Formats: sequence, structure tokens, C-alpha cells
Amino acid sequence: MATFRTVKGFRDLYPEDCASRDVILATWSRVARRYGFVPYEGPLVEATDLYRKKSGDEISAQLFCFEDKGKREITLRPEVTPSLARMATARQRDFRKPMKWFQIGSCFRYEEPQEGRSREFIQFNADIIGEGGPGADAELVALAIDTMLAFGIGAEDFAIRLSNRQVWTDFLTQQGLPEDKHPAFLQVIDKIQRAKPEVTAQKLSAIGISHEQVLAFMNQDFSEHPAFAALAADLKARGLWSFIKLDASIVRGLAYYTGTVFEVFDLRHGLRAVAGGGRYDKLCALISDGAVDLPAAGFAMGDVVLGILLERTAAAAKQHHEAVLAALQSDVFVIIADEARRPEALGIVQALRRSGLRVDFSLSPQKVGKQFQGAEAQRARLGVVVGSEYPQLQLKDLISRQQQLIDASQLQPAVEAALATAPSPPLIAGA
RNA sequence: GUGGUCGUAGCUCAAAGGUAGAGCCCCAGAUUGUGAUUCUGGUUGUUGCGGGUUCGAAUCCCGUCGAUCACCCCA
Repeated sequence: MATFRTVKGFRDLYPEDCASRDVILATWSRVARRYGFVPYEGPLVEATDLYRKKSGDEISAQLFCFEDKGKREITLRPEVTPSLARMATARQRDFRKPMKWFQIGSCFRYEEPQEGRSREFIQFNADIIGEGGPGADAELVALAIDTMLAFGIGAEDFAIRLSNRQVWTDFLTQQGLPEDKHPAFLQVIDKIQRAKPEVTAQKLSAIGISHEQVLAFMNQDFSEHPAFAALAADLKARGLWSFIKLDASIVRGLAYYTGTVFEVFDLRHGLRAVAGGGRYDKLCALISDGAVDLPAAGFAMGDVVLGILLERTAAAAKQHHEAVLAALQSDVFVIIADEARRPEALGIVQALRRSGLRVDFSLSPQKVGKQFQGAEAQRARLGVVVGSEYPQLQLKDLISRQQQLIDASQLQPAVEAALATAPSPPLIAGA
């Protein structure tokens, strides 16, 4: 039994876990690039005040914060949007607008871990800064949809819940609710799907709004509401409107959202939201103390809930599993059948590697059968047997099990030809 | 931070107060130049950790750490 364990809420990633994570990260990055987003990165640690300023003190309970050796209050970032706002406002003149930036990295929350919720998780963030129009909102929603589709999660598996905080702001103004009470009200709406009706009614009456009024407002048909007109026209032109479900109960938990808000949720398993985001036009001004006022919008997608959804969606699971296996397999396994020929074999290994192929071999003398087992275990596609007949070599297709005798000087082209035609290895049984 | 359930080999799990086991995995051999299957043999534990009750504790009690579920929160 190991003496040391991972710290509570943190996980080890063994090679297969890591390959799985890498496939997810690569997909995020690929789709974001397709949309013209460029990568950036902020620090993992920020001053605790950066998050207090944005979200208020009550959020500190969830912050992974501590004091450093210089007595500074610091926090492992719970999200990257404040860092982005800080970075963007600091050098906003250096970048043409709109800034379409994405980031992938770890975030931390000090919470009780359970399935779908750990203390460290990886988030994909995509944000558009300096564009206040609905086109930016549509671009982000489209990116979120295409990201899901890229994973093999289809229209029957997920949808976008979409709303606009302005709709509620107008309602509350009309009701005569002072602006300082809006956040508390929106918190209630955020929970309205999960909370018991009595609890909701009680909370609303404490604020001074009747439950019936809220329900009546929520249940109206928003499809012709002006707040969604431009966004709807844009997404319809992209052929993506069918993914959208207008839902006034979506307001997102954080205080900084100002306009369009949306989340990606699965339709089959009742999981937590896979992604969420919206427009936050006042955050840059807040972070920069009013020095820079930039409209902005963005969303974040976490790896944990997405990973669960990937596993539970058959087509996505199959695609993902294949990608993971492909990432782990090698192209060529060099088998040393005669130890006297190890020097020649090493030369072949290095030459093939230099040509860009993934090549492995046994580091110590082993029976040929063992070496083939090694090749099998890492799902190599080709075997090259170096033995006493050198400079003749056996080139074996490890899937079809056919082999040919070739001259060492012809190895490189023969390997390339074989890899170009060889099918991918069959999936492991039960995959 | 609060409450419920759980913690036994690398993994999945047996053993319900009386000597800690099975399957899988892993290693070796059958098979000294060809992968599967099969067969044979082998490694693996202070039963999460600490304390208590008992002649005797994986088992009962207390504490603690971790996992999980609910609350909470969802960036």
C-alpha cells in the first residue's frame, strides 16, 4: 500500500488517462482554431482580490486560496475570465478588435469532490473581446455547438439553453425592484429548476416579487422577443438554430453576466451543464477600475462532465476510444532476432525515428516471441525483424500477419508504403 | 463546511469475532527466429491510518484520512 496518496480532490493521470485528456484538449484546440480563435494563457495563481472584486465575498468559500510566504493572499484560479479581463485591458491597444482568444488549462475550486466535480479540472475557454454585437454571441454559440459535434455528440444528445439577462432586468425594473436586489433575484432564478417550489416562492416573497408573476413571465413564448431577434437570424443562417432552446431560467450563477447567457446541456443523462457562458460587458471596466471599457462575451467547457458524457454517448465513446488508442500506438516495432545484429538494429531504429515515425524496440535481449508480444501490446502496425540474414530484413504487417523479405536499403520506402496501405488495428474486444 | 454509505493484492471483489482468499493483470516456463488460445509455476497485503474492547479484530467501538452520495455551489 502506497504511503502517499493524491491530495483530496486531485487525480493521477496514467498514460491512458493522459491520452484521453490529450484527445479532448486537441479537439478543443482544433475547433477553436477553425473558428479563428488564437490561444493565450494566464497564470495559475492570481491575487485573491481579483476574484473577490468580481464576484463578491461569498464566492471565497469556493476559492482554493492561501497565504504565500510573503503574506500575500493568493488563489489558484477558479476560472480564467478575470485573468483574461486583466490581460486584455492591460494591453488592449496592441490587438485589433475583436480579440478572439481561447485558452485550455487547469482551474481549481475548493469544494467537496464527487463524480463530475473535482478540485482540479481542465477548462476550455473561448472569449471575444471588443465586439458588443450579437454576432459575437452567435459566433460563440456556434463554436460551442461545433465543439460538441466534433466529439461525436449529436443533436439528439445535447442542446443549448439560451436566454438573455436583459429580459429579466427589464422585468425587474418594470416591477420596481431596486438594482441592488437584482443579483439576489437572479440567484433564485438560477436555482428554480432544482429547488422546491415552496422554497423558491419563499425566497421570492422575501425579495418582494410574487412567484406567480415570475412563473407567468418565464413561461411566455420568447421566440419573437426582440432580445433574441438578431441572434436567432444569425444562427438560423448558420443552420444551427435547431440546437437552441430558449429558456428564461438560464441566467448563470455569476454576477458579471449582462446580456446573452447560454449553457450546453445533455439531453439524456441529466448531467450538470457541460459548458456555460454569456456576455459580460462590464467586467473589463470593473477589473481595470474604469480605465478600459470593452464589451466581451465567452464561454467555458470543463473536461470532467464532458468526459462523463463522452463515455455515455455510444458514438462519441467509440470515436474517442479509437483516438486514444491511435495516440498510444506506435508505427514500427523493431525485433532483434539475433543479438549480434543489435548495432544494425539500433541504426535502423534511429533512422526510422528521424524520419518521423513512432518506433520502439526491446532495450534488453529478449526472445523473439516476447518481442512480438511487446509489439502487440503497444499495437504497433509493423514489425521489422533484424536477424542473422542481415542485410535482409523481414518486414511484417502485424495486422494482416503477412511478411516480406526486403533489403535494408529499401526499408524506409517499404515502411512508408506499408503504413500508407495498412488498415488501423482492430479495436480491443468490448471497446 | 454539514449529514449518509463505503475503504481487503496493481484492478474487480470474497472472507460477518478464530491462521486473509479468488478472478483478472503482471513475471517466468512449456516454445533458443514470430504475436492468439491453452497449460504449468511465481510475485503481490502492517485489511487506508491511529487508538480502544477481546484470550483472539478485516469483522465491534472511537478518532482520522480518502472515495462516493446528498446539502451547498456551479466560473
